[in-house]
Amino acid sequence: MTDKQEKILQSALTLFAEYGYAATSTSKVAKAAGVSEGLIFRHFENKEGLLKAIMEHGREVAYREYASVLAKSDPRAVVQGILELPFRMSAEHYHFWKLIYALKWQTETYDHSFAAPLRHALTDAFTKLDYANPAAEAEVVITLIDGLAVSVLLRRPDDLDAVRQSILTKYEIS
Amino acid sequence: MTDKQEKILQSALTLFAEYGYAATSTSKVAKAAGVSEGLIFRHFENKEGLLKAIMEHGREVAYREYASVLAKSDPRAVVQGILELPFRMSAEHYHFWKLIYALKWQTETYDHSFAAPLRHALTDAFTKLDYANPAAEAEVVITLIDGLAVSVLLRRPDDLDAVRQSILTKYEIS
DNA sequence: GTAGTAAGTGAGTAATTACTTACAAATTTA
DNA sequence: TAAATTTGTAAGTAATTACTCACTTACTAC
Repeated sequence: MTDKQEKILQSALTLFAEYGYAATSTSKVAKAAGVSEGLIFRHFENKEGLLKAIMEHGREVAYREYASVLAKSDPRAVVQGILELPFRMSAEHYHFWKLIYALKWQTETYDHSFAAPLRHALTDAFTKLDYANPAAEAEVVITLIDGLAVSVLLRRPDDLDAVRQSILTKYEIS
Repeated sequence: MTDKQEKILQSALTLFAEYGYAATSTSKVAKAAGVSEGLIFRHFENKEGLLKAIMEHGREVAYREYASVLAKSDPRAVVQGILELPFRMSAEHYHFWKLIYALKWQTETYDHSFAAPLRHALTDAFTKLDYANPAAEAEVVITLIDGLAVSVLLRRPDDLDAVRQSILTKYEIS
């Protein structure tokens, strides 16, 4: 991984997340990265390859973030940990998650794989907690996560902590 | 409103929702509508004007859908009505809502105005229901709605009714 | 130190983009 | 019915698109 290769990935991620994949030309990416346009195609074959590389790297980062949460033995801690993921989102991953959520609406390709491990862990946790319908409850939490991501990534409501509290109360956590 | 004018709007809505605004060219819209490309610019001035026309018409439809729900006097009925909006989404409005949610991530222009009346009615309802933090609780419901919209518009989980039940229970409705 | 490979450039390409313009047909108004 | 306006088209436009190609530069191995 060259310096310029990383610069291309970083610039592309920012531009794709900010303006959308389709609305961002390879020429703009090259300009932002301070690189000749041809280099993008040398390293990533085509525009879609560039996107793929971004997503692959992003998945590794995401799964690493999941790991500590999913490892907990207390099922309540798992649910809490997952519900709090959107609130804990670091600034450095902001663009990546924005891109993920924006791309959902254009391609189904990269969506499922990110939620799958969470859905599985949640079903497991709610089973242990004797919920009547663990699968449905897991789906509700995933739904909440999706809603929270929209909220945090684009709206940033003023009293985010009150929202968090209100949600955790519903699951009898804290 | 000419026949061809309506055909353009309908084709543009479908294509914008399916492939994204930026990825849909005016030439594709014209072809899908069975119309010369120039006619789009005659009627809507430019591509953005076409989008504006779609959104204006969509807002009227949305507000009409809100009306019956927001008019209820029982605050519990208001909360339930709003929470069930995503489940009641008609097939004919599917493309419109998909476009709204997809555009959120590219422009902030058309987002707020659609949620505002709901947020206001919810804060009102939760105040009447003596919730500790009505504004935060309203925010939670909006968050849920956003998540549900993502779910219904792109994932269609198999047991949607169990999800609905599970959510309504948390608000002591049904 | 020279051969081979990888990294990087800049000037191309044909196709597509949003949009214009000159003109014809249909419709409305007088 | 004649004039005026609106609706519609076809063939343009310059700019931008993703991508290629011929080439140079930098690094690695023997």
